[in-house]
Amino acid sequence: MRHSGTTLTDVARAAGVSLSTASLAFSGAGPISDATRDKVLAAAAELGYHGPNPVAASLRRGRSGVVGIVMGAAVRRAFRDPVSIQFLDGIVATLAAQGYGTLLLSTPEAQELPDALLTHGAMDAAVLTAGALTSRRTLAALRARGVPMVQLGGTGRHGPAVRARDKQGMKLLGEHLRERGHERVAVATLPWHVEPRSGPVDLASARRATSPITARRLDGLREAGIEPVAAWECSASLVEEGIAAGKELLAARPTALVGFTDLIAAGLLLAARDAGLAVPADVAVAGFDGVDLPWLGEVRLTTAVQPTADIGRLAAEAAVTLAEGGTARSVTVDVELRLGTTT
Amino acid sequence: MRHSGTTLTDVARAAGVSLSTASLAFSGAGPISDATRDKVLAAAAELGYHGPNPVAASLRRGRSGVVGIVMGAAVRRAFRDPVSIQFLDGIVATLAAQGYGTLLLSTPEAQELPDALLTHGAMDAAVLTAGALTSRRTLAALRARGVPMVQLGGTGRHGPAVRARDKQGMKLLGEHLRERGHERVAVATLPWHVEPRSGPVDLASARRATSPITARRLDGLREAGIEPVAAWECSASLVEEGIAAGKELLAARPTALVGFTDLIAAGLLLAARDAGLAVPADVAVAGFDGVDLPWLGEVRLTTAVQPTADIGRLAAEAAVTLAEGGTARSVTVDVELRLGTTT
DNA sequence: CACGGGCCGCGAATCGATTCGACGACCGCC
DNA sequence: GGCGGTCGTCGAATCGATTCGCGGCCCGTG
Repeated sequence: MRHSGTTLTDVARAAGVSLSTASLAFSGAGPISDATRDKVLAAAAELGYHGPNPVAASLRRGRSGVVGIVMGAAVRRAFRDPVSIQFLDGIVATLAAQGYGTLLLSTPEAQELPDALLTHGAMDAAVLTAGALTSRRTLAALRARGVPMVQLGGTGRHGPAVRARDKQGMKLLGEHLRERGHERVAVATLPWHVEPRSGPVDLASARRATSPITARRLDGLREAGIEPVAAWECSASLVEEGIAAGKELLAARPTALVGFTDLIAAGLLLAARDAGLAVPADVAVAGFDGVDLPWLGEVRLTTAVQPTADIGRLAAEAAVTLAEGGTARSVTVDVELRLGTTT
Repeated sequence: MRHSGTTLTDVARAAGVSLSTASLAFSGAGPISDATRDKVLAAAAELGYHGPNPVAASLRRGRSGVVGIVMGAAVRRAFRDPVSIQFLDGIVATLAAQGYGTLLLSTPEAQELPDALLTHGAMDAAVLTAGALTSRRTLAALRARGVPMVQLGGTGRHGPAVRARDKQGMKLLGEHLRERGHERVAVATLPWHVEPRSGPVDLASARRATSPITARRLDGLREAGIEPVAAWECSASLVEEGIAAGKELLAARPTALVGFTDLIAAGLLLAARDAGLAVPADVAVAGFDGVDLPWLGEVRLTTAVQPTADIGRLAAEAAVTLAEGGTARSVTVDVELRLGTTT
């Protein structure tokens, strides 16, 4: 963006027209004769001018054609989790198709650093990702700027939310397990609170999880009439965490293992195999998300499938609507049970 | 970005100072007394003003604090491949740490649509990703705008390139296999040409691959003195492709299978297991990239490890340097052999 | 031939800041 | 007490476009 040299003024001069006419030739917003347009475009080509400076246009228009994705401090985590990647994927693809750019923003670690958002947050709308326990400062800044926000999997407090029916999904899964006659179910959950940790959870005495996803998924199981015989908190959605959880949970002699994500469930499955148990004969395994796990080979995990691509798309569409001055409502999408070979 | 209402002018008026002084209070670039600054900041807080409008600042400064990542038409692909995700991860994290935002750009499918780049490409530098056979128009636009470019894994034709020593990596891998006494090596490659396909490759008659990565990796194997007994082209870096390739390649009775990526190699491994072959006793398997494959369980894949995080970081650093007017040189990073349990 | 209406091109204001030279006040020193 | 030097503040120009109202010209019509 350093001074590219030729500006629209130069082009106008070269074409022998006024600045305003030259602008019209590019934007097409207004009456202009073909002859004049061609003249301007020819002059532009001559000078190597490739269209109006986006920054200047944004300033004047008051819109930048960019939607920000606010990832909080969790950039790295977001890129390691297949589900958030699928969200991102859906968002970026949809935005691109609508002619919008995507600005990835993370709140810097150091609190007092100039927030990137404040420095170059030229966006027409923002998508707040779930993992990001977005800082109050960030939210305040966005709000003050008048940037409309869409929340991914959140509460909808800061704007319309797009989320999956987590509870319903887990309920379906739980009912399925009960139908199969499983009474002793052990769960490997996602983190319960802001500070993630790995370790056992005593369900009888535990306070309700403050992390909404964990709370909702557990609620779903319970609504299906399942009270887990053992629970293990995984600090993240990782196969390794699932393996570790599985090793511990199997001590409770469960007939079914439920992972709060497919990666965790895959870990549970590997742990069960390692322990010499046959799946599903000796122990059933189920997950949540519906991510692709081609490496399980012939085995297909029973899981509650979130339509991740749709969620991303819906979030992007809502963001675009808001960016263009419209209004959008929260959407909750259904989660579907996909029966595999593990239950 | 729709008119947020309060501007720096309002703040200045409320604080009883001039516009220029108010600007100084925020930018800190220039002499200003503490008292005045506090007065301005207080007035700003009062009015709910959260810092200067980034677009206006960008226009004036001539820099936007944003680095674009150009993904060509391959957005979706980029989000499905763990290696490019790791690149992205490294880039985004580094840029964020330096106070830069990251703009994800994809050339739209439809050729004649207004290129997002042209419409809102407010960036100080761009990183061209490898997969993206970036359209000439995009390149021309960037060049004309004077946006400096860094190439990821490219040829360095459009700017400094950051790449891995692919050939050396494959050579190390090949030498390792030869030391182990493997003479019959079969390979599952990445796509050879712009148009990816899945299918057998007749190495004897095949033209050199036009895809640089494929060509360089194959060269590496050959430099190690390995002339594959069979080759299969995979259309993408996917486990499924590797499985399919494995099924076919095993017909040639190889003693070792080399996948051009770890995902492909993982597929080869699964295919070998499926065929009832023990790894590495009956057939050895090796890959390239060094991605995390926790689901292989105890098995660790022998592979040539690219320092993906470093590559991302270096690309981002080069981009920042260029953005700030400096110059950067191409960097080629070493690939390391990591011995696993599969050879 | 005169008048009304389109069509097109032009001027000028504006978006919201940054930045630099100029200027005023205040201090200290001789 | 006067003068030079700082420190801080202010004005004004500028970044590169968009947009809207105005007006000239040409054509058709009465």
